[in-house]
Amino acid sequence: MKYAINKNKIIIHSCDEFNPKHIFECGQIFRYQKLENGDYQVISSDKKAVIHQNNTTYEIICDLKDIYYFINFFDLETNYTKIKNQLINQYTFLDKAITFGYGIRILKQSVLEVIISFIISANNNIKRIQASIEYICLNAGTKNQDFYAFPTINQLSMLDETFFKKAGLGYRASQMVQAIKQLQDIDLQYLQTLTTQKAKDLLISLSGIGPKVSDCILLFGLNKKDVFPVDTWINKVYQIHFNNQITNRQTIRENLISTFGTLSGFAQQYLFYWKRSEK
DNA sequence: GACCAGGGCGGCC
DNA sequence: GGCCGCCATGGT
Repeated sequence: MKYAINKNKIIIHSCDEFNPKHIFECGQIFRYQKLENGDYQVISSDKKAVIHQNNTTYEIICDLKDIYYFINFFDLETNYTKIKNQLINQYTFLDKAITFGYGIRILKQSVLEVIISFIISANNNIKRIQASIEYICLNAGTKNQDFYAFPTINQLSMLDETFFKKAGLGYRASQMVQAIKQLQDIDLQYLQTLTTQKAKDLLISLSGIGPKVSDCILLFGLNKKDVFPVDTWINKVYQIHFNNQITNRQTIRENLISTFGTLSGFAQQYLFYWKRSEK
């Protein structure tokens, strides 16, 4: 996608493949906020950006030193028009979902942040997930100007089950403590080098991470697109548009991946955002 | 007051 | 291996 850099701003002209509402509200990230003036603010790891609309362009505004972090974060080098065309041409029933969420981009987030966030997401709703994550950042993250960074693994390792219960994790609190303990022995850089299946096997061995949460981590944190997180919403989509006889989530996942291949992750996000918007 | 939310886990077969 | 009940919490 075409973009320009002007000091501490990234300027985006093609609004048909960049829409902050779609990008942030499609369920892939939790630390974002719509400000009173209509701008969106997002925090990733220890960095913050504000997205401002200026007539027919969007501006990503951040610290000068973070410009290239956010170019990568927003996946600006990827041509989403091409991806959307491939999806619509092959699977015409995706038309409505892609028209609805035309400006989605899959963010390249911090792996640690995605792991912790999606352990919290299990059998939970987005509002509560956001509140829990904010509590954790506010009480365990480093303050940086006017916001709190996501805690490092060392900061997380200092927290106990009582803390996470106060954060609203409920029965996931003990899982979280255990997962953090396990994570201290895992090189997240090494995780990036693994194949999708090898990385999935490793992730699923962690406490609180199963088939669905591991797919989210692979998609949002490890840039793997040959995965298809099947949650309750994708389950509904599958019953209605594919096959209402099949209910086993593992089977649904395999069928969807064999259908969409390396475009699975993209198809999943358009379908999830579209279906969830109907409520 | 049951049902649901970006499910995972342990027990049972 | 697959199936099933349970699990905190807050909102409809």
